Order: sequence, then C-alpha cells, then structure tokens
Amino acid sequence: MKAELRNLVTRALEDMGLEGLPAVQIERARDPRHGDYATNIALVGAKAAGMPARDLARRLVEALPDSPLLAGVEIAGPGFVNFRLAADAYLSLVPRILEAGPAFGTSRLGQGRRVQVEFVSANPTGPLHVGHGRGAAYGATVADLLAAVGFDVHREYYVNDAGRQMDILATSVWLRYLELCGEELAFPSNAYRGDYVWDIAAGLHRDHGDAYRHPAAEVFRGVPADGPEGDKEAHIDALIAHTKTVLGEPRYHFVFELALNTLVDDIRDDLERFGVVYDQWYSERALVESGAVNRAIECLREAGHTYLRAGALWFRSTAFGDEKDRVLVRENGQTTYFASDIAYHLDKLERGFERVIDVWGADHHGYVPRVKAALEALGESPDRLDVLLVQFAVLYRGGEKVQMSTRSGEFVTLRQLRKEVGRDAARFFYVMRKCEQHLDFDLDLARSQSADNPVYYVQYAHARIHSVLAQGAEKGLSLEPSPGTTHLERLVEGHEQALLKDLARYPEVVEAAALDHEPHLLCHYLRELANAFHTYYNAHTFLVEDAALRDARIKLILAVAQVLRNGLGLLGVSAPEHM
RNA sequence: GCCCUCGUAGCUCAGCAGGAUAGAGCAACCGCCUCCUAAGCGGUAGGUCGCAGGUUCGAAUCCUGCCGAGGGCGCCA
Repeated sequence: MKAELRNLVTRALEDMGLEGLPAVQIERARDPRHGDYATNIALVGAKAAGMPARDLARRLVEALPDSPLLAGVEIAGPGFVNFRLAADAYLSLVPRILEAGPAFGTSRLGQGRRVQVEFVSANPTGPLHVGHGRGAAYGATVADLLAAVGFDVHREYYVNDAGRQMDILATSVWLRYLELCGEELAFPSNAYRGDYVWDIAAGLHRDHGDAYRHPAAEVFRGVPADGPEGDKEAHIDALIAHTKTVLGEPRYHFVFELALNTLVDDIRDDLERFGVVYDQWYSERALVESGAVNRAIECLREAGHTYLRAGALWFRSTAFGDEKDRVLVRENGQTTYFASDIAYHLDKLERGFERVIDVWGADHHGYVPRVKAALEALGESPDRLDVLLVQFAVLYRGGEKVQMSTRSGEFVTLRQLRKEVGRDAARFFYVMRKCEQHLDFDLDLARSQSADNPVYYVQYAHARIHSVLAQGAEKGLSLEPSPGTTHLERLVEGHEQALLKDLARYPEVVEAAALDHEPHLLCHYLRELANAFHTYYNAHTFLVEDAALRDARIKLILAVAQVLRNGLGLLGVSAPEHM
C-alpha cells in the first residue's frame, strides 16, 4: 500500500514538471486523525520547488491522480499531505491473506540475489552455551527473514577445526582417557575440563580398552611446569607435542577426529533441535589444506601490502584504515587465524555471494576493520561484507544474575536453556532486543505461563482463534462458506478497523526487519497484533446468530491466525492450536 | 590512552533512513467472567528522552564536547 501511494505522489510530481525533489517518503500516520498515511514531500521539497510548503502541498493534491484506494486527501499542519484509505482497501486484505496463506508477507524484493549468512561458528571444543544461543537465534532469524523477502540465502557454519585449540582438546581427551586407564597425572590447568571431555574419553576407553594407553610419566617427562608457578601455555604446548610423538601420527589423528566429530555432531544436533539448520558446515582445515590460505597471503605479498619484521610476515592493514598492522605468518612459520580468515572471506566472495553477512559476538568488533582492510587490499569491495555484532545475553534467575565461567566449565549450555524454558521462549527472547543491545534474559519470565510472557501472549492469541473455530464447529455453525457469501463490509466496528490496519502492516514489518537485520521489529509487531486481537475478542462475540456477520468475523480472525502463524514461523516459534 | 556499542517512565524496552500532544509491557491503584480458554480486556497514575551546545521550518532521532555503563585493543582462536 505504501508503494502504491508513493507511485501516485511521484506521478503527480512528474505531471507538475517538478524535478530535483528528494525521494518521496510515505509514512504511516501515528495519529488516526491524520488519516492512514502521510507524506512530508511538500515540506522537504519546498526549497527545491521554490514555493512555500503549503502551496506545494495544495498543488500536489490537485495533481494527484484518481485512485480507488483513496477515500480522502488533506493538507495539515505546516504542509503534511494526509491520505485516508478507502474502506475497501483494507477489507480486500482479508481474502488476500487467506489466499496467500503461508506466503502472505513474503516478497520478491531481494530478486533472488545470493546472500550468505555465517553465524555461531563456535569452536568445536565444547558444547554451545547460552552466549552462542543468541547468535544462533539471531542469525537464523535474519537468514529466514531475508529468504522471506526474496533473497537466495545460504546459511553457513565455519568450523574452526584447525589450530592449537583443537590440539588442546585432543590432548585433554587423551589425558582423561589415561586417567580412566588408571594412570595418575596432574591434569593441566589450561586443558579443557568440562564433563564432555570425560564422556569422549570414556567412549574411547569403552571401545578400545587400553590400546591407547602409555605411561603418564613418559608423557610428562621434561615438560615445563604448569601454572601458576610455571608457564601454563608452555606446559600445554609441550604436552601436545609429547602426545603427538608418544601416540604417533595415525593414532593421534584418530583421537583428534574422535573429539572433533563428537563435538561437531553434538553442536549440529543441538542447533537442529533449536530450529537452526545450515546449508553448509565449512571446514577451516579443508581451507588450509586446499592452499587457499597461502594463496591469499601470496596475493597480498605480490600486491605489496606485506613486509617482514622480526621474523614475521605482516600485513600493512593501517594503509586501509586499521589501527595497527597485523601478523599473517608467525616467527615460527605458522600462519595466524587472521590469515585463514582472510582466505575464508575471499573464498566467500569468490563463491559468488553478492553480500556476505557475518554474525559475531560483540567482543570481536575490533576484528572488523582488519578483515575489511584485507578484502580491500585484495581488490574486493569491503561493503559486500556486513558484520552484525551481537551483544552478550545475561541470564537472570530469581532476580539474580546467573554467574558463568567458561574456564571452570561452569556455564549454562544452550541445551540446558532449552530444557529449562523451551525452544519457543528461548528463540523469541533472544531476538526480542536489537542485537547491539545488551540482553537481560529473565529465565523465570521465559518459563512463566502468564500474560507477562510475550511468547505465551502471542501464542495464546493463535490458540484462542482455533478454540473459537472448534466451538463453532461443535455448535454446527457453517464456518467456511463459499466466497460469494462473504460480507466483509459488515466489519464496521472500531476494533475490526484497528485489526485490519495491523494486518496491513505485516508485509512492511517483515521487509523492514529483513533489510535492517532487526528481527525485534517482528516481535513487537506480533505482540501488538495479538493485543489488538485479544481486545477485539473481549469486546465482541464472533459466533453470532447473524450468519453474514459471523462469516465476516470468522474470516477476519482466520486472517489474524494466518499472520500470527507466519510471523512466529519466521522467528522459529511454534503456533499451537491448543494451550 | 585509543576504538566500538549503549544511556527514553520505578524496572525491561519500542520509537521504522528528523515530522505533527514521546509509546508498550511489568510493578502500583480502580474496574470487567450465568456469554467463543480471565494464560484475557478496559481505565488511572507515572518521563525537562544522561548533560551542554550546534545544524533547520521542525531533533529522542543528525553533528561536536562532557558525564556514566558495557566491551575491545596478542606473532590466541
């Protein structure tokens, strides 16, 4: 509707022979006395048109083409042009929604352009915790929203299966396994201590007995002291090296793969149960082994953007707006994580995605300029990369902040959260706030089955509508008459008009939420729509004697149910028929 | 020290690319079920939009400075 009005105004301005005016903006009037929509074009364009705003407004109204959409046009205040829509414009929405069904609210705005959304991408060194949950819910919803408005969306998880952290994990598992075999050892302070490490070790012991056992003393011989007295980093690095030599490459590889696959499978399963599914799990190791990292470094070197200093190879990222230069190849010859990330992002662009969206934790924000710098240095436009930073979520239980510590393994996992509040509440709560906003996640509220809980409030509206239909069927009332018997013009009550206006907004909300990457807009909208419905429910009876009126009202609430279902679906939340 | 994000009602937050008297939900107070789920609805009260300047027809919204909160500044990933 907005677009149709914009066309009318633009055509009128063209007919008037006015040029050089700013783009026409149509906005929804906040105050019903100002009609349904308004444009400020006369105010904004007064200077360019060389006449006072109210004069421009008056001439614009005269030049406006006739349209069945409009019931009235007025000039108000300093020069606003207010549009009042014809009753029919809203009523026709109901059959449109019912016909479109799940497709209502979708569009072709994205024109099938390819967009990649990469999110979560947590290191597979442990189960996902509640911090990852927000990125998962947010990334999945942004991806679904973009798909709904016509983009060709590719969802990807970048698996950091190369590098030191994975070696620490494999070593942690093996040391726990040795303990299960009866070896006595001091478990390193820097190793992974979570229960899941014991679980993987126990699986290894169960399936292979003592086949991987070696004396602990052999492994720890000559290893520098652990922290806090010694250097815990040197300690764990030496242990990794010993583990590799004592076990030998093929057997080390086996333990490594066991740990990696167990955790990736666990993460994948966890996300699937959260309603988050990927098109691709992209392996960092595969990227390294393909030579892409070395190729990217070579490209930067040939383009003259690198230099050697203190035995390391540096990328001159300051030339592209970064605060300081960054290391690509360490003194010890190993490439940095940053180097593989450059290769990864280059690879994304080369795969033909027009836009690449990364969802990162806000603690990585300092990382954005250097990745963009690298892309620019490689001759790519950094604007094709959009990094969405998600702030941390803080859990509250009983009014108290839930303390978490990753190091000690004392954190709340995503799985525990799902178990405690359910998938629906978790998905909804995570995206209820703008992503750059700190999120207070109230566990008690999420779990409560009351009006205070926005998820239940919206779901309840949906369930209520189905309950009405069930009641009607029980009473033997005809509820699905042929289209010819509809009498939508009977919807004259204020509550019905308000509900129709809310329904009309849905496509605009989906569009804005998708393009601005702001799913919270949809959360707020659904609450408002549910509120308009509950109000209507309390004010009027739907199952009335008058068949024509009853039919019109049922059609209206069926349309409401459809929009609630579509909106909740985009958020990954179910729309139950009974509660 | 430098950089990023945030600062709106007692609390948690909206406010859509500046627009017409600042909006919700909790919490507080007052009402509404012989009637489709009261997991609901209506009403009252509550804010100099952190502070100070600037930009213009017009600023919670844009710019600058200050104050406050959180986060980031590794040859870690």
